[in-house]
Amino acid sequence: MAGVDRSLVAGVPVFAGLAPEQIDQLLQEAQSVRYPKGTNVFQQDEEAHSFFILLHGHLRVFKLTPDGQQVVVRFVTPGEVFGVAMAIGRMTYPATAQAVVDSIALVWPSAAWPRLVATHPGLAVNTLQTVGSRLQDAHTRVVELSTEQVERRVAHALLRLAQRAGRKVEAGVEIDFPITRQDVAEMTGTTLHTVSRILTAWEAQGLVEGGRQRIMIRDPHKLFLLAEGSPS
Amino acid sequence: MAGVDRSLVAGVPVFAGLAPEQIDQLLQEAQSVRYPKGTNVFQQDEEAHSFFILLHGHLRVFKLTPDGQQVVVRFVTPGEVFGVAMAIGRMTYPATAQAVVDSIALVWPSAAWPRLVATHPGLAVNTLQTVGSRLQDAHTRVVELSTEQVERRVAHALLRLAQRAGRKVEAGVEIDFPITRQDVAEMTGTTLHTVSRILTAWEAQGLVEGGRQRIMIRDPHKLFLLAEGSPS
DNA sequence: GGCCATGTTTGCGCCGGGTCAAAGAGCGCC
DNA sequence: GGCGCTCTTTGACCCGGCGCAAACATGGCC
Repeated sequence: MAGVDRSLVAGVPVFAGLAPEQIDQLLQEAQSVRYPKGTNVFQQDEEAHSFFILLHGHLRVFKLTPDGQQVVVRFVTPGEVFGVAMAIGRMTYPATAQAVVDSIALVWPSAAWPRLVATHPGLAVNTLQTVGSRLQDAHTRVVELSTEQVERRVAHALLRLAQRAGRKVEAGVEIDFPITRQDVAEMTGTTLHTVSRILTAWEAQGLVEGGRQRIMIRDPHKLFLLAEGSPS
Repeated sequence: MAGVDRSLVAGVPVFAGLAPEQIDQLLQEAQSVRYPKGTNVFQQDEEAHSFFILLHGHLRVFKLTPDGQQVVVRFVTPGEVFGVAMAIGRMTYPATAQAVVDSIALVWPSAAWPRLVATHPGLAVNTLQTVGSRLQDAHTRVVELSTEQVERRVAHALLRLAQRAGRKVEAGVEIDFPITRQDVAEMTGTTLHTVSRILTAWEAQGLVEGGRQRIMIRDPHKLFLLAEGSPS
C-alpha cells in the first residue's frame, strides 16, 4: 500500500541488514492500521491472520486463564514486531493484544510470511533473534517467579518497564503509558492489593512516586539494589 | 566427520523439509561426542562455542541464581536441538546443560551457523519454530507460576514430563530417566519437602508410584483432572 | 556384606502474602 | 459542575507452604 515511508521503520531490528530496496518492497505489502485505545489488535485463540510492527502507541499482551484470570505477557513498544504466531508454527494467537493508548501498526497477512522469508532470508534470521530474546525474557520471569519474593519481583518488573518504556522527566523516569496496579500485579504473579502496599511503602521512602495509572521511579539505583536483594 | 549416518537424525524436526543430500552435508560438519552421566555439555555464561542435537540420553538444563539456587529450564530428549545461543544472538550460554544419564550428541561449531543458514534457508525457519515452541512452553510456565497453587503446578509438570519423556510400562507411564524430588521442585518453583508431601499423598490415592529417583504415573487421567483444577 | 553418600519422608512452627471488606480519590462524561 | 465509574488505599484475618530439624531408605562402592 502506498504512503508508508521507509523512515518510519528506520531503526526496526527485524529489518536490520536488509537493503533499502528490500525494505521498500516489504512495506509495499503492508497496511497501516489505527487501533483506538481499549481495542484489541488480535485475540487469544483467534486464527492468526496477520502479523504486525507497532509504529506508534503501546499494547498490553495478556493471556486469559480458564478461570478468567489475566497474566500480562509483555507490553509492546514502537518498533517491535508482534503477532508472529504463524512464523513460530501456530495457527492461532496464543494471547490477546490490546491497545492501552491509541496506536498504529503495520499489518501483513500471515499468508505472505512464507513467501517473504523465502525472498528475504535475513528476515527469518532477524525474527529468530527477536523470538530468542523473548525466550530469554520469559526464562528470566520463570526464575524470578520461582525464587524471589513479591517485593523483588515487582522491583524487577518496574526496572524492566522503565528501561523499555521509560520517559526521562525532571524528577526521575516515568512509565510512558497508563499502567494500573492491577497490571503490575498481573506481570509479577501477585494481587493488586500487595502491589499497592509495596508502592505505598516505596513512596514513603522516596523510591517511587505514584498516581492514578501512573508510576514514576525517583531513585532507579536504590530500586535496583532492592531488586538484587540487598537488605532494605 | 565420517561415521554419522543419516538414519540417526531421520525424524529430527530441525531437519524437516531438507533434502537428504543437504542433511548429509550438514552431518559431515558435525562431530559425535559422548557425555558421561553427571558431566556438563556446556555451562552457564561460558562462551557459546557450539550447538548440538541430542542423539541419545537425557539432559537437565538449569539456571543458577546469584544466591546459588537452581531452576530447571527443561529436560532435553533425543532428537532435540539445544545450545543454540549463537542463533538467537547470544555470545554465551544462558544456562547449564548436564547429562542425567550417559548421553551422546552431535556437535557443530557455533561459528559455522551463519554459513549453514545461508546455505540451507530451511534451517533458520525450522529453528524459528523450535524456539517458538519453547517460548510457548516458557509462557505456559509463567502463567502456571502466576496463577496456580503448588499441587496443580506439580501435576502439570509431571504430565508434561510423561508426555515428552514417558515410557509406557504395565502399570502406567514412567519417567524415562532418573529424576529427584528436588528436580521436580526446581521445575515448579517449590521445595523438595512440599513435592515429597504431595507425591506421598498422591501415592496413597493410587495416582502415582514413587521410588528413589523414580516417578511413575498410574492414573494419568485423574492427574489431569487434578491439574485442571477439578476439586479433589 | 557393610559403609557411606545421596535421596526421601515427616513433624512442627511460623509468616508472607492472599482473601475479604470497605472506604477514599481521580477522571471522564453528560 | 456534579455524578458515577474505575482505580487505589488500608485494615483485619487466616492459611498454604516454606524453613528448620531429624530420622529413615536405598543403592553404589570397596
